[in-house]
Amino acid sequence: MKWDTLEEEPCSLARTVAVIGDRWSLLILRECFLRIRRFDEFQSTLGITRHLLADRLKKLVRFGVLRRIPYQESPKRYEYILTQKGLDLYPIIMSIVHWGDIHMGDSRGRPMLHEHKTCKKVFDPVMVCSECGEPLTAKAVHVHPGPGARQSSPVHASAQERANRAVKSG
Amino acid sequence: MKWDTLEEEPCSLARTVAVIGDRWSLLILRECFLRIRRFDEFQSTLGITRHLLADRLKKLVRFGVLRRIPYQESPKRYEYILTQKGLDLYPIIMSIVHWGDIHMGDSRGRPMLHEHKTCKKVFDPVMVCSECGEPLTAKAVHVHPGPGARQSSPVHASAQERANRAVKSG
DNA sequence: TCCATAAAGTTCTTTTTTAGAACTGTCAAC
DNA sequence: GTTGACAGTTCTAAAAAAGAACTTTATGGA
Repeated sequence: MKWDTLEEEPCSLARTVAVIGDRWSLLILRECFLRIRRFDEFQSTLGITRHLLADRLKKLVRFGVLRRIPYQESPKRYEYILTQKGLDLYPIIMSIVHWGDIHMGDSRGRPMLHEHKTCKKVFDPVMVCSECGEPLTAKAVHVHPGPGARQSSPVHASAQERANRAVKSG
Repeated sequence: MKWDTLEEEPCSLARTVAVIGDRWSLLILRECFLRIRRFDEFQSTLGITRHLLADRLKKLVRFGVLRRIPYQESPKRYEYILTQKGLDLYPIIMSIVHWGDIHMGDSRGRPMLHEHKTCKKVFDPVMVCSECGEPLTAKAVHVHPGPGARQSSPVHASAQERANRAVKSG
Protein backbone atom coordinates (compact mmCIF):
# COMPACT_ATOMS: atom_id res chain seq x y z
CA MET A 1 0.00 0.00 0.00
CA LYS A 2 1.21 3.46 -0.79
CA TRP A 3 0.86 5.75 2.18
CA ASP A 4 -0.06 8.70 0.03
CA THR A 5 -3.24 6.93 -1.07
CA LEU A 6 -4.27 6.18 2.49
CA GLU A 7 -5.99 9.50 2.98
CA GLU A 8 -8.29 8.75 0.04
CA GLU A 9 -9.59 5.50 1.48
CA PRO A 10 -13.29 5.51 2.39
CA CYS A 11 -12.43 5.01 6.03
CA SER A 12 -12.10 7.73 8.60
CA LEU A 13 -9.57 5.73 10.53
CA ALA A 14 -7.31 5.29 7.50
CA ARG A 15 -7.60 8.99 6.68
CA THR A 16 -6.65 10.00 10.19
CA VAL A 17 -3.82 7.49 10.26
CA ALA A 18 -2.47 9.19 7.13
CA VAL A 19 -2.10 12.35 9.22
CA ILE A 20 -1.03 11.19 12.68
CA GLY A 21 -0.43 7.46 12.29
CA ASP A 22 3.27 7.36 12.91
CA ARG A 23 5.22 7.39 16.11
CA TRP A 24 6.86 10.76 15.75
CA SER A 25 3.73 12.66 14.79
CA LEU A 26 2.00 11.49 17.93
CA LEU A 27 4.96 12.42 20.12
CA ILE A 28 5.22 15.81 18.41
CA LEU A 29 1.55 16.44 19.05
CA ARG A 30 1.95 15.49 22.68
CA GLU A 31 4.61 18.21 22.94
CA CYS A 32 2.30 20.67 21.22
CA PHE A 33 -0.34 20.08 23.89
CA LEU A 34 2.39 20.65 26.48
CA ARG A 35 3.02 24.10 24.93
CA ILE A 36 6.16 23.26 22.96
CA ARG A 37 6.30 25.42 19.84
CA ARG A 38 9.80 25.76 18.39
CA PHE A 39 11.98 23.56 16.24
CA ASP A 40 14.87 23.22 18.64
CA GLU A 41 12.54 22.70 21.59
CA PHE A 42 10.91 19.77 19.84
CA GLN A 43 14.28 18.45 18.82
CA SER A 44 15.92 18.52 22.22
CA THR A 45 12.84 17.34 24.12
CA LEU A 46 12.13 14.42 21.83
CA GLY A 47 15.58 13.47 20.58
CA ILE A 48 14.12 13.18 17.08
CA THR A 49 16.55 13.72 14.23
CA ARG A 50 16.32 17.20 12.77
CA HIS A 51 15.60 15.79 9.36
CA LEU A 52 12.58 13.83 10.48
CA LEU A 53 11.33 16.66 12.64
CA ALA A 54 11.40 19.07 9.71
CA ASP A 55 9.58 16.48 7.64
CA ARG A 56 6.86 15.76 10.20
CA LEU A 57 6.24 19.41 11.00
CA LYS A 58 5.84 20.08 7.29
CA LYS A 59 3.33 17.28 7.02
CA LEU A 60 1.32 18.42 10.01
CA VAL A 61 1.23 21.95 8.59
CA ARG A 62 0.17 20.64 5.19
CA PHE A 63 -2.73 18.78 6.78
CA GLY A 64 -3.80 21.87 8.73
CA VAL A 65 -3.06 20.42 12.16
CA LEU A 66 -0.34 22.97 12.92
CA ARG A 67 0.15 26.51 11.69
CA ARG A 68 3.64 27.91 11.07
CA ILE A 69 3.76 31.50 12.21
CA PRO A 70 6.71 33.92 12.40
CA TYR A 71 7.57 35.15 15.86
CA GLN A 72 10.45 37.41 14.82
CA GLU A 73 11.87 39.08 11.73
CA SER A 74 15.56 39.14 10.76
CA PRO A 75 16.34 36.43 10.94
CA LYS A 76 12.89 35.03 10.30
CA ARG A 77 11.99 32.49 12.92
CA TYR A 78 8.85 30.43 13.08
CA GLU A 79 6.91 28.54 15.65
CA TYR A 80 4.31 25.84 15.27
CA ILE A 81 0.98 26.12 17.00
CA LEU A 82 -2.08 23.91 16.98
CA THR A 83 -4.98 24.97 14.79
CA GLN A 84 -8.55 24.17 15.83
CA LYS A 85 -8.22 21.00 13.75
CA GLY A 86 -5.15 20.20 15.81
CA LEU A 87 -6.81 21.01 19.11
CA ASP A 88 -9.59 18.62 18.12
CA LEU A 89 -7.03 15.80 18.32
CA TYR A 90 -7.16 16.12 22.10
CA PRO A 91 -9.52 13.18 22.68
CA ILE A 92 -7.19 10.95 20.69
CA ILE A 93 -4.16 12.02 22.70
CA MET A 94 -6.04 11.70 25.99
CA SER A 95 -7.38 8.24 25.23
CA ILE A 96 -3.91 7.08 24.24
CA VAL A 97 -2.47 8.47 27.47
CA HIS A 98 -5.25 6.90 29.51
CA TRP A 99 -4.75 3.46 27.98
CA GLY A 100 -1.06 3.73 28.79
CA ASP A 101 -1.89 4.76 32.34
CA ILE A 102 -4.06 1.69 32.81
CA HIS A 103 -2.18 -0.95 30.83
CA MET A 104 1.45 0.10 30.51
CA GLY A 105 2.17 1.50 33.97
CA ASP A 106 4.97 0.50 36.25
CA SER A 107 4.97 0.20 40.01
CA ARG A 108 5.71 3.86 40.56
CA GLY A 109 2.32 5.10 39.40
CA ARG A 110 1.30 7.48 36.67
CA PRO A 111 3.86 9.72 35.02
CA MET A 112 1.35 12.55 34.80
CA LEU A 113 -1.90 13.55 36.38
CA HIS A 114 -4.65 15.52 34.70
CA GLU A 115 -6.68 18.09 36.57
CA HIS A 116 -9.93 19.43 35.23
CA LYS A 117 -9.93 23.19 35.77
CA THR A 118 -13.71 23.23 35.65
CA CYS A 119 -14.25 20.92 38.63
CA LYS A 120 -10.74 21.12 40.16
CA LYS A 121 -10.37 17.35 40.34
CA VAL A 122 -7.86 14.86 39.03
CA PHE A 123 -9.80 12.91 36.45
CA ASP A 124 -9.75 10.17 33.84
CA PRO A 125 -11.21 10.65 30.38
CA VAL A 126 -14.39 8.68 29.72
CA MET A 127 -15.88 8.18 26.29
CA VAL A 128 -19.65 8.42 26.24
CA CYS A 129 -22.46 8.30 23.69
CA SER A 130 -23.48 11.73 22.41
CA GLU A 131 -27.14 10.67 22.45
CA CYS A 132 -27.66 8.97 25.80
CA GLY A 133 -24.49 9.86 27.71
CA GLU A 134 -23.69 6.27 28.66
CA PRO A 135 -20.07 5.08 28.54
CA LEU A 136 -19.22 3.33 25.28
CA THR A 137 -17.92 -0.19 24.85
CA ALA A 138 -17.05 -2.00 21.63
CA LYS A 139 -19.72 -4.63 22.20
CA ALA A 140 -22.51 -2.08 22.58
CA VAL A 141 -21.88 -0.52 19.19
CA HIS A 142 -23.21 -1.64 15.85
CA VAL A 143 -21.38 -0.42 12.77
CA HIS A 144 -23.01 0.02 9.40
CA PRO A 145 -22.11 1.69 6.11
CA GLY A 146 -22.81 5.40 5.79
CA PRO A 147 -23.33 7.53 2.67
CA GLY A 148 -19.58 7.74 2.04
CA ALA A 149 -19.01 3.98 2.08
CA ARG A 150 -17.57 2.21 -0.90
CA GLN A 151 -20.19 0.21 -2.77
CA SER A 152 -20.18 -3.51 -2.06
CA SER A 153 -16.60 -3.88 -0.95
CA PRO A 154 -14.64 -4.25 2.23
CA VAL A 155 -14.43 -1.23 4.43
CA HIS A 156 -11.03 -0.10 3.38
CA ALA A 157 -9.79 -2.44 0.72
CA SER A 158 -6.31 -1.59 -0.37
CA ALA A 159 -4.97 -0.55 -3.70
CA GLN A 160 -3.49 -4.03 -3.92
CA GLU A 161 -6.82 -5.65 -3.31
CA ARG A 162 -8.56 -3.47 -5.87
CA ALA A 163 -5.89 -4.55 -8.32
CA ASN A 164 -6.56 -8.17 -7.41
CA ARG A 165 -10.27 -7.73 -8.03
CA ALA A 166 -9.58 -6.03 -11.35
CA VAL A 167 -7.49 -9.00 -12.40
CA LYS A 168 -10.11 -11.51 -11.28
CA SER A 169 -12.97 -9.75 -13.03
CA GLY A 170 -11.00 -8.81 -16.15
CA MET B 1 15.73 7.13 19.58
CA LYS B 2 15.50 3.38 19.67
CA TRP B 3 11.92 2.21 19.44
CA ASP B 4 12.51 -0.65 21.82
CA THR B 5 13.26 1.82 24.60
CA LEU B 6 10.09 3.80 23.96
CA GLU B 7 7.97 1.58 26.16
CA GLU B 8 10.23 2.33 29.12
CA GLU B 9 9.80 6.10 28.90
CA PRO B 10 8.01 7.68 31.86
CA CYS B 11 5.19 8.78 29.58
CA SER B 12 1.96 6.90 29.03
CA LEU B 13 1.68 8.26 25.53
CA ALA B 14 5.13 7.00 24.56
CA ARG B 15 4.40 3.61 26.08
CA THR B 16 1.17 3.27 24.17
CA VAL B 17 2.82 4.49 20.99
CA ALA B 18 5.33 1.66 21.42
CA VAL B 19 2.40 -0.76 21.08
CA ILE B 20 0.04 0.80 18.54
CA GLY B 21 1.93 3.79 17.18
CA ASP B 22 2.41 2.65 13.64
CA ARG B 23 0.09 2.72 10.72
CA TRP B 24 -0.39 -0.99 10.28
CA SER B 25 -1.09 -1.76 13.92
CA LEU B 26 -3.92 0.74 13.96
CA LEU B 27 -5.40 -0.62 10.74
CA ILE B 28 -5.08 -4.18 12.03
CA LEU B 29 -6.87 -3.22 15.22
CA ARG B 30 -9.63 -1.59 13.24
CA GLU B 31 -10.15 -4.92 11.50
CA CYS B 32 -10.17 -6.70 14.84
CA PHE B 33 -13.03 -4.51 16.01
CA LEU B 34 -14.81 -5.37 12.75
CA ARG B 35 -14.54 -9.07 13.69
CA ILE B 36 -11.64 -10.01 11.43
CA ARG B 37 -9.62 -12.77 13.06
CA ARG B 38 -7.51 -14.76 10.58
CA PHE B 39 -4.21 -14.18 8.88
CA ASP B 40 -5.44 -14.32 5.31
CA GLU B 41 -8.48 -12.22 6.14
CA PHE B 42 -6.27 -9.47 7.49
CA GLN B 43 -3.98 -9.80 4.53
CA SER B 44 -6.59 -9.59 1.81
CA THR B 45 -8.66 -6.91 3.53
CA LEU B 46 -5.75 -4.63 4.26
CA GLY B 47 -3.35 -5.39 1.43
CA ILE B 48 -0.52 -5.49 3.96
CA THR B 49 2.47 -7.62 3.04
CA ARG B 50 2.40 -11.02 4.69
CA HIS B 51 5.76 -10.38 6.24
CA LEU B 52 4.68 -7.21 8.01
CA LEU B 53 1.37 -8.70 9.03
CA ALA B 54 3.11 -11.63 10.71
CA ASP B 55 5.42 -9.19 12.43
CA ARG B 56 2.67 -6.88 13.67
CA LEU B 57 0.45 -9.70 14.88
CA LYS B 58 3.39 -11.11 16.81
CA LYS B 59 4.00 -7.73 18.40
CA LEU B 60 0.36 -7.23 19.36
CA VAL B 61 0.30 -10.71 20.90
CA ARG B 62 3.53 -10.02 22.77
CA PHE B 63 2.02 -6.88 24.27
CA GLY B 64 -1.14 -8.72 25.27
CA VAL B 65 -3.47 -6.84 22.94
CA LEU B 66 -4.34 -9.92 20.92
CA ARG B 67 -4.44 -13.58 21.87
CA ARG B 68 -3.48 -16.29 19.36
CA ILE B 69 -5.78 -19.24 19.77
CA PRO B 70 -6.09 -22.44 17.73
CA TYR B 71 -9.41 -22.94 16.00
CA GLN B 72 -8.57 -26.29 14.43
CA GLU B 73 -6.09 -29.13 14.75
CA SER B 74 -4.32 -30.82 11.82
CA PRO B 75 -3.24 -28.63 10.38
CA LYS B 76 -3.04 -26.30 13.33
CA ARG B 77 -4.62 -23.01 12.48
CA TYR B 78 -4.80 -19.96 14.67
CA GLU B 79 -6.90 -16.88 14.91
CA TYR B 80 -6.27 -13.60 16.64
CA ILE B 81 -8.80 -12.16 19.02
CA LEU B 82 -8.80 -9.06 21.16
CA THR B 83 -8.03 -9.48 24.84
CA GLN B 84 -9.60 -7.17 27.41
CA LYS B 85 -6.49 -5.03 27.08
CA GLY B 86 -7.18 -4.91 23.37
CA LEU B 87 -10.86 -4.16 23.80
CA ASP B 88 -9.86 -1.26 26.02
CA LEU B 89 -8.31 0.35 22.95
CA TYR B 90 -11.82 1.09 21.72
CA PRO B 91 -11.88 4.74 22.83
CA ILE B 92 -8.65 5.35 20.93
CA ILE B 93 -10.02 3.79 17.76
CA MET B 94 -13.32 5.63 18.11
CA SER B 95 -11.73 9.02 18.69
CA ILE B 96 -9.49 8.50 15.66
CA VAL B 97 -12.48 7.57 13.54
CA HIS B 98 -14.47 10.53 14.83
CA TRP B 99 -11.70 13.03 14.07
CA GLY B 100 -11.53 11.62 10.56
CA ASP B 101 -15.29 11.93 10.21
CA ILE B 102 -15.15 15.59 11.16
CA HIS B 103 -11.91 16.74 9.56
CA MET B 104 -11.03 14.37 6.73
CA GLY B 105 -14.45 13.76 5.17
CA ASP B 106 -15.36 14.20 1.54
CA SER B 107 -18.60 15.42 0.02
CA ARG B 108 -20.23 12.02 0.15
CA GLY B 109 -20.59 11.88 3.91
CA ARG B 110 -19.30 9.43 6.46
CA PRO B 111 -17.98 6.06 5.39
CA MET B 112 -19.49 4.41 8.44
CA LEU B 113 -22.16 5.14 11.00
CA HIS B 114 -22.13 3.96 14.60
CA GLU B 115 -25.29 2.93 16.35
CA HIS B 116 -25.47 2.58 20.10
CA LYS B 117 -27.33 -0.64 20.87
CA THR B 118 -28.26 0.72 24.29
CA CYS B 119 -30.20 3.74 23.04
CA LYS B 120 -30.67 2.67 19.41
CA LYS B 121 -29.37 5.93 18.02
CA VAL B 122 -26.59 6.88 15.63
CA PHE B 123 -24.08 8.67 17.81
CA ASP B 124 -20.74 10.41 18.05
CA PRO B 125 -18.25 9.63 20.78
CA VAL B 126 -17.78 12.38 23.34
CA MET B 127 -14.94 12.50 25.83
CA VAL B 128 -15.98 13.68 29.26
CA CYS B 129 -14.44 14.16 32.69
CA SER B 130 -14.84 11.15 34.97
CA GLU B 131 -15.48 13.44 37.93
CA CYS B 132 -17.96 16.03 36.69
CA GLY B 133 -19.14 14.57 33.39
CA GLU B 134 -18.44 17.71 31.39
CA PRO B 135 -16.91 17.41 27.89
CA LEU B 136 -13.14 17.80 27.90
CA THR B 137 -11.10 20.36 26.02
CA ALA B 138 -7.34 20.81 26.00
CA LYS B 139 -7.57 24.29 27.48
CA ALA B 140 -9.61 23.15 30.47
CA VAL B 141 -7.01 20.62 31.60
CA HIS B 142 -3.98 21.25 33.74
CA VAL B 143 -1.19 18.67 33.58
CA HIS B 144 1.20 18.02 36.43
CA PRO B 145 3.74 15.33 37.31
CA GLY B 146 2.47 12.19 38.98
CA PRO B 147 4.29 9.66 41.17
CA GLY B 148 5.80 7.93 38.14
CA ALA B 149 7.31 11.08 36.64
CA ARG B 150 11.01 11.33 36.01
CA GLN B 151 12.74 13.55 38.56
CA SER B 152 13.48 17.07 37.33
CA SER B 153 13.64 16.37 33.63
CA PRO B 154 11.50 16.78 30.58
CA VAL B 155 8.47 14.60 30.36
CA HIS B 156 9.85 12.06 28.00
CA ALA B 157 13.43 12.98 27.30
CA SER B 158 15.01 10.64 24.83
CA ALA B 159 17.89 8.29 25.16
CA GLN B 160 19.83 10.76 23.06
CA GLU B 161 19.02 13.60 25.38
CA ARG B 162 19.96 11.58 28.41
CA ALA B 163 23.27 10.87 26.68
CA ASN B 164 23.69 14.59 26.03
CA ARG B 165 23.07 15.36 29.68
CA ALA B 166 25.52 12.71 30.74
CA VAL B 167 28.16 14.26 28.51
CA LYS B 168 27.46 17.76 29.78
CA SER B 169 27.56 16.77 33.41
CA GLY B 170 30.44 14.32 33.05
C1' DT C 1 37.26 42.78 12.55
C1' DC C 2 36.97 38.33 14.31
C1' DC C 3 34.87 34.78 16.97
C1' DA C 4 31.07 32.47 19.32
C1' DT C 5 26.29 31.55 19.67
C1' DA C 6 21.50 30.85 18.28
C1' DA C 7 17.49 29.12 15.45
C1' DA C 8 15.84 26.54 11.84
C1' DG C 9 16.73 23.93 8.86
C1' DT C 10 19.63 20.88 4.87
C1' DT C 11 22.90 17.58 3.30
C1' DC C 12 25.38 13.45 3.60
C1' DT C 13 26.30 8.45 4.54
C1' DT C 14 25.03 4.30 6.92
C1' DT C 15 21.61 1.36 8.88
C1' DT C 16 17.00 -0.31 9.38
C1' DT C 17 12.32 -1.09 7.56
C1' DT C 18 9.15 -2.03 4.17
C1' DA C 19 7.41 -3.58 -0.35
C1' DG C 20 6.61 -7.10 -3.47
C1' DA C 21 6.78 -11.47 -4.91
C1' DA C 22 7.76 -16.19 -4.61
C1' DC C 23 8.35 -20.22 -1.74
C1' DT C 24 7.34 -23.87 2.25
C1' DG C 25 4.75 -27.16 4.94
C1' DT C 26 0.57 -29.35 6.30
C1' DC C 27 -3.42 -31.06 5.57
C1' DA C 28 -8.39 -31.82 3.00
C1' DA C 29 -11.07 -32.44 -1.04
C1' DC C 30 -11.75 -33.82 -5.67
C1' DG D 1 -1.92 -37.34 -7.30
C1' DT D 2 -3.24 -32.80 -8.22
C1' DT D 3 -5.38 -28.72 -6.58
C1' DG D 4 -6.28 -25.47 -3.17
C1' DA D 5 -6.57 -23.25 1.58
C1' DC D 6 -4.13 -21.46 5.35
C1' DA D 7 -0.36 -19.53 7.93
C1' DG D 8 3.35 -18.27 7.57
C1' DT D 9 8.97 -17.61 5.81
C1' DT D 10 12.51 -16.23 2.67
C1' DC D 11 14.49 -13.39 -0.71
C1' DT D 12 15.89 -8.93 -3.07
C1' DA D 13 15.08 -4.17 -4.18
C1' DA D 14 13.35 0.16 -2.72
C1' DA D 15 12.18 3.48 0.77
C1' DA D 16 12.64 5.55 5.21
C1' DA D 17 15.15 6.65 9.39
C1' DA D 18 19.37 7.34 12.23
C1' DG D 19 23.30 10.05 13.23
C1' DA D 20 26.30 13.58 12.48
C1' DA D 21 28.05 17.54 10.22
C1' DC D 22 27.08 21.60 7.54
C1' DT D 23 24.41 26.09 6.00
C1' DT D 24 22.21 30.47 6.49
C1' DT D 25 21.03 34.73 8.72
C1' DA D 26 21.63 37.35 12.36
C1' DT D 27 23.14 39.07 17.33
C1' DG D 28 26.59 40.01 20.95
C1' DG D 29 30.86 40.63 22.66
C1' DA D 30 36.54 40.91 22.71
